[in-house]
Amino acid sequence: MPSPTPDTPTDEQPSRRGRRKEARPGELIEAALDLFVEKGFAAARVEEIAARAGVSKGTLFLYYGSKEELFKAVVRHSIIDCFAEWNEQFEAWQGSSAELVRMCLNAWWDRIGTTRASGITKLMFSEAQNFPDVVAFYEREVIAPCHSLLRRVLERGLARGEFAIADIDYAIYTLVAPMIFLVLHKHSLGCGAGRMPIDPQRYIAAQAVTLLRGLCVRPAESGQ
Amino acid sequence: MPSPTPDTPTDEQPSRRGRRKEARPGELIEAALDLFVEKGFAAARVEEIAARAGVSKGTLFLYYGSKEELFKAVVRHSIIDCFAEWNEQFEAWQGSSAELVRMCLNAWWDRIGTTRASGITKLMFSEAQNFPDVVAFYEREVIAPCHSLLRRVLERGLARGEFAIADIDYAIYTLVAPMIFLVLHKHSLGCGAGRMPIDPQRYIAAQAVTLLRGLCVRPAESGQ
Amino acid sequence: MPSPTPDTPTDEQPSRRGRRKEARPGELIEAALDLFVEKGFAAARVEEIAARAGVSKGTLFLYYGSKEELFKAVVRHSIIDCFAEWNEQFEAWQGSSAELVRMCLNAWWDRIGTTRASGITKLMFSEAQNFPDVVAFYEREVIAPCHSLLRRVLERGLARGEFAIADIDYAIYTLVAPMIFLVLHKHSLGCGAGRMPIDPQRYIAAQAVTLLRGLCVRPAESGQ
Amino acid sequence: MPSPTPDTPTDEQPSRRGRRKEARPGELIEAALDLFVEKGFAAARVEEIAARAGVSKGTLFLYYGSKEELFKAVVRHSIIDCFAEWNEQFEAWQGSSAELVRMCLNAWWDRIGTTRASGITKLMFSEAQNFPDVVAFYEREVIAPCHSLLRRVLERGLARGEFAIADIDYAIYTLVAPMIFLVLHKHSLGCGAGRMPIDPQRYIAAQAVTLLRGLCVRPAESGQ
DNA sequence: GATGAATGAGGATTCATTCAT
DNA sequence: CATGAATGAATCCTCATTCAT
Repeated sequence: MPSPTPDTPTDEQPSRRGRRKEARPGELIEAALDLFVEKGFAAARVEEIAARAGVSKGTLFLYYGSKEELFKAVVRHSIIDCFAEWNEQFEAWQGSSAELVRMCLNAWWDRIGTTRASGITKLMFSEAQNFPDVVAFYEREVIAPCHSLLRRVLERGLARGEFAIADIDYAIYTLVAPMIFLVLHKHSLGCGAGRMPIDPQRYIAAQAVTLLRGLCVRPAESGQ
Repeated sequence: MPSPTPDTPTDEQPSRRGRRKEARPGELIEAALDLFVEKGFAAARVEEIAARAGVSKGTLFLYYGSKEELFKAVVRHSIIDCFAEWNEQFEAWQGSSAELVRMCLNAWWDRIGTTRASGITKLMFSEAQNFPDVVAFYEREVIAPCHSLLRRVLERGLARGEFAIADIDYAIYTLVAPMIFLVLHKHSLGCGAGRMPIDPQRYIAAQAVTLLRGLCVRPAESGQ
Repeated sequence: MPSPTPDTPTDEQPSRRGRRKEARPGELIEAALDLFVEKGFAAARVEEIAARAGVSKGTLFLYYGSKEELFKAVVRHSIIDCFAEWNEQFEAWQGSSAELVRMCLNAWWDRIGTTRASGITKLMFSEAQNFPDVVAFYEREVIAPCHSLLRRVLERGLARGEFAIADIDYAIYTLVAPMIFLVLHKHSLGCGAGRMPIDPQRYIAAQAVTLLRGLCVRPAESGQ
Repeated sequence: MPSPTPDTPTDEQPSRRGRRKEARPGELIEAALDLFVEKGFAAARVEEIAARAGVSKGTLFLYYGSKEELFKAVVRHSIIDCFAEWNEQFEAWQGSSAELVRMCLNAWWDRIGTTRASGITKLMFSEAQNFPDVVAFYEREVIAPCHSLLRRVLERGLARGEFAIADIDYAIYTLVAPMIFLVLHKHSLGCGAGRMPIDPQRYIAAQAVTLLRGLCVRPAESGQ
């Protein structure tokens, strides 16, 4: 790079003390996600979000024009796009479909449930009515790919004679509901002032046992 | 004018004749529940609640000292105490435990899911962090009795050799999670601007099939 | 009136202490007019307007949804509609057209210049660029009728052989400009921290002398 | 690249070549004058002023310590000091006083009315109450010299038997008012969203005709 | 009791000003 | 010098709550 200018304006060094334009959006998103999930959109105060991100009120509005715009950015940028990876894992999967299902449930928890991004799920359920267009985005980017993947998992089990499923459309919810419940619980009844925690591993194990016994054809039961 | 109410100014619905003050608290609770569920506690405005209940803003505060007190009253009075009845039904149950489980799921939907009271579930998940003491009340009055009943249902199946359950504490969630998901969905993604509805009957049927196949010991499978 | 109710809700007694819904809008308009004229739209603070009207900040927004809406109401309700009356006076006028012009200038000052409403003129000149639609309203309701009347005054003088006017369209400004200047001066350089006052009577007299000598045909000059 | 300026990043107008810091203050003054006139002091944003001057917000404060200081500098540097020149022209004037008046009106328009400096007049009328000390400066530097000159013009006409004037102090406003009105109109009702324009030449001609007929003694009328 | 006008603390948003780079 | 990210005081506006009628 022969450029003599010592300060390249396009790629900022993230280590600079105080002024970190590059890092701010992400920090704000994280702080906002935390507080929106914790208190809900309306009850979360922008000043508190800014404070948690380590900046002042005004700085927040430098990056996001309004609280609502921030909210939308939170949803847009906090959703974890792991479906490409999951699809690959699905394609490459050699084992039984029961193991595939078990892998999916565990991966769901490990890659979403344990991360900050899991709060988005609660946000969607809590604020759906107040942000219909955000829900539409979420449906397109998260729900649809997720259902699509799960459908293929179930179809694989069917095709290989492993699963016995009557209503495949709604059988998808058989996998979805337990995980959504777990994530929602984690962000509501399961936290706060020392409330009713659920042990995720034990929960998933219990669900998987029943679920797979329920899905698999009889000979397969010995396989568990 | 035989109407005994002296204040029926101009724009009163004639169908709600002679509405008197004894009915007010209940009407306010209903209106508040609707709006809290729809928009969340913070975003719901007391003026709108009062208007939906057909009274003025001032009147609301005559019955409930504050918005928060109203919220607590909503939770307190909108929870349906059907556990006494369910316990009786459980005691008197003569059929199989699988049928008992199926009855429970259907009753859950019929007596809670389809009623306005189902909103309380969403409220608990959405507002748990903002109202820890309300959650404590809800835990005591609803969650605990519910889990207790479901535990007895599962234990009955175990005792009678109908069910095969390893972890009974977490097996309860096997019944809870699908129903909570259904109810939460109904009040969030499932409603509003034409969003992803779930057919409850079909949903419950699909869940029940898998669930009971999963819970029951092998010979019981022919019972489905 | 056989009505037994002591408080007729439609027509409020203006004497009631504290709650005077009927009087509020007018009081707010007056206070707002004063402050908008004094400081301009942007520099006037709604809290100060409310305080000057003797109410709190919140009350202002009970009557006018926003500062801008208040501004528009100020213009709409503070313009003095004296053109009907002036037109009548014009129709009934028996004297010379020179006297008619002199009467118009004096009436302008007496009925507009000395009143609070004269501030609207300053507002229009100061804020025209920020409120184009308000200007359009003002043009329609004030400027057009005013010009129309003055044109008829000048045409009367022409028709009666009293005035000698080449360009009647712009001769109107001959009457308009001095009065607008006087009013604008009164609300800006003429007031405040003891600034350059102009004696209205003397100003109008001096303008009228020159103006009428300038407008009248030569023989008329002796008439002054 | 022979350009000596090291900072000509990307979006610089190539026509304004080699803009250097000496030019900055003037460019800022021009930009500020435009925006103050257009929107008023309070509604004009320093960022927009800086942008219009082609510099950053921070740079503006390098030259002017505050928005108010900038405003004062705008007034101080944008007033056109043409009175020395006008006084010379007055001293050297050989023609009739009527022609002298006509020359004054036209010069006013040509040298002030058509220039950016005319906005100062609007600023003074709009912001007088908010900046009393600026008004005092303006009075001393502009209004007083202007009135002084006009007084001498009128006195010349009187002394030469050309004018007939009763109240010379207020006769000055006979010349001032039409020009101030024209300038104020140009910057408010006369511009913006296609509003009521006035043709300056025609306006001045019409005013001059009437004015001079009004000021001149009878024999002078043939001189027009 | 019921009303709804009035209140004012609270929260979102703006923007002049600062200052590290 | 110039920049523009950051600040926070100031301001508009909301809405739960009060209270005179």
